[in-house]
Amino acid sequence: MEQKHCKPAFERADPARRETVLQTGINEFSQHGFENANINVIAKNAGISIGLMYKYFETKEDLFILCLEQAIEELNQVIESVLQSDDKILVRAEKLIRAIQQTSGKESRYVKLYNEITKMSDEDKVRYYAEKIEGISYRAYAGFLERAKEEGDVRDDLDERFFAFFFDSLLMTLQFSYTCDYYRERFKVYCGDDVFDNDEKVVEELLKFLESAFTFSRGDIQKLH
Amino acid sequence: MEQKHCKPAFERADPARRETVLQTGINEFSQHGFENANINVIAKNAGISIGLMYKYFETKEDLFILCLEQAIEELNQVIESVLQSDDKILVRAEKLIRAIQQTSGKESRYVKLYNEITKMSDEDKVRYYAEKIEGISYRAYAGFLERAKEEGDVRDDLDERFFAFFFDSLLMTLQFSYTCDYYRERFKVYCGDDVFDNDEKVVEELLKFLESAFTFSRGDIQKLH
Amino acid sequence: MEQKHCKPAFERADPARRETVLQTGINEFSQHGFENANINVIAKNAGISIGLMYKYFETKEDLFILCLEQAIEELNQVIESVLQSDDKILVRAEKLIRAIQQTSGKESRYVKLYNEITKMSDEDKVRYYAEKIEGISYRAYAGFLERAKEEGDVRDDLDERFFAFFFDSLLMTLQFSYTCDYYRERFKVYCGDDVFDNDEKVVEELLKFLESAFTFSRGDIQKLH
Amino acid sequence: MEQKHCKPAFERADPARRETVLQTGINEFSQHGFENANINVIAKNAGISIGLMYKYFETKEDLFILCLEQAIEELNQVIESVLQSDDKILVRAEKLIRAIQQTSGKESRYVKLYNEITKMSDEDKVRYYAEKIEGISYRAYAGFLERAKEEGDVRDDLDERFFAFFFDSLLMTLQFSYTCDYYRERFKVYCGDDVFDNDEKVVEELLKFLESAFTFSRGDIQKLH
DNA sequence: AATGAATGAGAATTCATTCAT
DNA sequence: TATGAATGAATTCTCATTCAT
Repeated sequence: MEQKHCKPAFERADPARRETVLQTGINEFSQHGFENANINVIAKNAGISIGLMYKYFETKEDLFILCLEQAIEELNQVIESVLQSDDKILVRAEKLIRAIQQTSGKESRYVKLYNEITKMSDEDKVRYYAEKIEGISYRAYAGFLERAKEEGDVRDDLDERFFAFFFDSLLMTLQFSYTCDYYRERFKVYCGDDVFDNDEKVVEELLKFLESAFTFSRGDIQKLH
Repeated sequence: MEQKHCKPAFERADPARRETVLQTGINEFSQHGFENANINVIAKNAGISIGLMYKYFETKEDLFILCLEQAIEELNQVIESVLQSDDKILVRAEKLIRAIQQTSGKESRYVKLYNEITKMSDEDKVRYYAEKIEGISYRAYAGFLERAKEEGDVRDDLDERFFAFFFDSLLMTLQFSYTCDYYRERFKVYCGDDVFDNDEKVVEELLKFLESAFTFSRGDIQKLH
Repeated sequence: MEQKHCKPAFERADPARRETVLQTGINEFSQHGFENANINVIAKNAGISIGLMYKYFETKEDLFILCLEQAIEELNQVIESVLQSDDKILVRAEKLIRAIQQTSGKESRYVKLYNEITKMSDEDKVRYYAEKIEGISYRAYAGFLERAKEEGDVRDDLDERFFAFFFDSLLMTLQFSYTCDYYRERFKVYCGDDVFDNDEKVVEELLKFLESAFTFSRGDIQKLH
Repeated sequence: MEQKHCKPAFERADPARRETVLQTGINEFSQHGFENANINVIAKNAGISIGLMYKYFETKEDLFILCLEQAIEELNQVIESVLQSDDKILVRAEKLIRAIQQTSGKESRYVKLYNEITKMSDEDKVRYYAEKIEGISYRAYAGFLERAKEEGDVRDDLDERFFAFFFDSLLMTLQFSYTCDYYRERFKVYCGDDVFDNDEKVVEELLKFLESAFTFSRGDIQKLH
């Protein structure tokens, strides 16, 4: 792993062209999945010949992986821009939720691509991409969770790693719920056909859920009763 | 939707054969995904001719769907057997978590199949399956959540539907983390390479997280500070 | 090596069909060489679909190899039928030469196929086929050379193995000269544009050459002078 | 035929570059054969652009042919340098055999190229190249055979042309046996796995074979018995 | 009911050659 | 002269599906 996934010719190519190729690839892959995406179609839609496509990429898989990496990078930037200001933890959570709700069509393709690798089973690739992708959000969350703990915004009887895991799991699921067809329907089954008309409600409920999970220790529970 | 996904011949066939065909299908589909599964291979492994396979099923997709329904049914039975006794909510949660951790090879194939439909995008099918599959757990959770609320085991300022959604999201993610390669790696990134050696810790942390989320209302928070 | 080069389906196929497929293959491969032969064309000319072709053979190369083996077998039968009677060595040589001259169109395709493997460079395959093919003629020649030596028809100061090698080299070259375009022209360059009109002359000259090579020892040379 | 096989631009090019291009071509063609050689790779390895390559040569085939001619020329020089001194015929034969045994890596590429045209079937080209290539050795051999006959070193009942043909056939086969993979294995089948460790034996046996073939007439045979 | 031979459209990939710069 | 980006026809191989028996 950790190789380059395009040939030098692609790096030399005009940036606009690179962008077109990757975006076209992301389109196809997110619409049809890896297997059903047709690289000849991608070439045609990107306005280049199939021969040139193969001058740029060794295989269909390499193109897919580069599209994926592009998607990761852009998603990452979204997260970073959301998290950059120095907010309290619940404010950050709220910002993330709202960012997810405003996921544009462009970003939703990235999420679909992400959902696509979820099925990969090649051991090395899976490990490589899991670390690459999940590492980003893990570090982002781990950072502010630790600070929150120090500052007393979060109870101290929790294991930050697990906490980050549960936190991310909820956000990831929400992310899918706003982008992938199946998860959308699942969301509706649970929360009603009109969830998507009621973003505020979603924010509120999730924050409520998180807040108490963040705040209370076992000790508090005993105290309270 | 809501059509039958096999021809009459399959219903007339010997139950043992039906079982073999479906289990073989589940094997292949969960191993290779829908696209890469080969129906001719499934027929061979099931010990019947490809011709007969097409006497049983209109298309490869129909076979897949029937395998999926079989998987759903069996998964459902697992959930029901776990939830049948009349436990308090946290005990139920614990039982579910432990059931997920003990997911056998057989069941893990079902989970992979489930992960597979997650990518479907045919509108009608997606709706049909989301309702079918998610409806099961939704009703299961909704039922006991409501009771828990009535009995005061759960705070009363929450919307049960959302609550069930967050609850299921955490369990679903955990389920994937114990079965699908990518999610396994993600789990390790967050919680350490040895998470899979430490089932108790996982149970404990998740219960801790859930308990406070279940228990405390906003009012409590104000009281506490 | 030493694997089977066709799938079971080919063995089950109708013998007439098998024959057609192999002969069509031999045609194409001998006309265009391995690289330029087109397996889709072979299928079409053999009157079967390309799909079926791949039910019969794993790869284009496997088909080629089976064609080759078929050719070897048939060539071998020609040699054996020529050599079966119990002749003196020069009579055998003469029969072989005449057989080569009468090489039919059918057999000439086999020779071209043989010339084709001559360029192979995959170590294992080369060894396997060299042993398989050359072993046949080697054993055929070695057998009767040994007998000839014992019976005094051939001088005793020679190493039979080398002798067989030189003998076969001359016959092989002659074989090519009667079948492969380039070697035909080479033959004409050396022996005149009309060599092919004068089979008797060829027989006579080669026998003359062989006879003295067979007959005289170094001792004889000294005696003579 | 007898056209030029490069464009004027190639003739105007720097001699060092010409040399590089041809040697690189010879490398590729002898390693992979005509079909599998990649002209874009040849250009890259020769350090020029593919565009320039096509300024130099009309087609891939033309490049091949020029490489071939270069190879012929160099092989020819080897033969000539071996044959230039005024030796008796068996001494010449010995020198040729030893030259073949010492074929360097460079020359072996020429031989492989030669083996490659052996499969050509375009009538005109075949004739042209057969005459060009075989003419060289034919004239070389014919010349000294004639002299040998006049001087009584060779029996007089033979047809020099056929004699030259048989002589060259033996040497050509030996040449292939020292360079082409398949023929190497064939050599081992006939003469033992260790032939290549025993050059002297090879020289001796072939000379023995040739000597008697050269020396004795039918008349001698009758005399002797 | 059951077989499995047969089909052929479709997809990934290669590479000789062209052409704008 | 020199470049190398660009082309696209051609080829191998796969597999869902059909159909004669």
